[in-house]
Amino acid sequence: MPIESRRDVFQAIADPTRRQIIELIAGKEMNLNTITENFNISRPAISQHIKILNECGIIEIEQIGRERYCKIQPKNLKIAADWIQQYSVLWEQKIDSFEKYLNKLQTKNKKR
Amino acid sequence: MPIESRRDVFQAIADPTRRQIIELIAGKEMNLNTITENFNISRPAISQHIKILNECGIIEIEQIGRERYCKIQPKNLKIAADWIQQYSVLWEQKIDSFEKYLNKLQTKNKKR
DNA sequence: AATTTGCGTAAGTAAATGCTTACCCATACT
DNA sequence: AGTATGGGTAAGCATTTACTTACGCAAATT
Repeated sequence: MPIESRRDVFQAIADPTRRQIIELIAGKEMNLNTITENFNISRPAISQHIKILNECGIIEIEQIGRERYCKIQPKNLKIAADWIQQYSVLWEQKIDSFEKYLNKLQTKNKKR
Repeated sequence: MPIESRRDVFQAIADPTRRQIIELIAGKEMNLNTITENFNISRPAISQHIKILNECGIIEIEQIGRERYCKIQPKNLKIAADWIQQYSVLWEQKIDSFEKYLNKLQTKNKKR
């Protein structure tokens, strides 16, 4: 499997450093070195995270002179949000009704 | 870093197979072999995925005789949902107001 | 023109991931 | 009692991940 196709939003936000980067630039766009100052890892490491976030469409990069400003592009972040949100029915007050729904399904197939 | 502490909800849902397992058992709880029938990978592989999902608190396992029924326990799934949901302001109609918010932050620090 | 600054990229590495096969142990069935 | 079924776990393996250092290059500064 090519490396490109393995990269999706879910994998992108799986890494805690990348989530921190998202949190950091959500409030204010930043260039790469400024982002790096907020972490204890090397600039190339941050650069690689930025590349991944960019390839997944989570951040946009605007080059100004020699600086690259990163800002959030939420389109693809929404994909992950939508997937999880499917299950919001499970943790909201609708839990009771979901259990009824489950039971109904389970009595159809008389398993267990 | 011990293996346990690296495992969180985000990492759990990063794997496409694990997301499919979640989708599969969301509608109806299933034992391990039934889950396995829905995939092209071996039973031990599924067993390991189930273990991870269980350790992250995404699924509950109820043992009945020799069978183990897996069902979704959404508490921790909500953690991921909440994190992403912070940024929903970025993709909903509130984008304009968020940009104003951004500009306000950026004029405070007169960078760039 | 020379140096500094911002940043990409390559190569190397240790650790983690996702799978496999092999084996084992209970519970259920005959 | 013997066999079949459900499923955990270990060992091994290839690949991926998240870093590092080293290097190079273009834009900015002096």
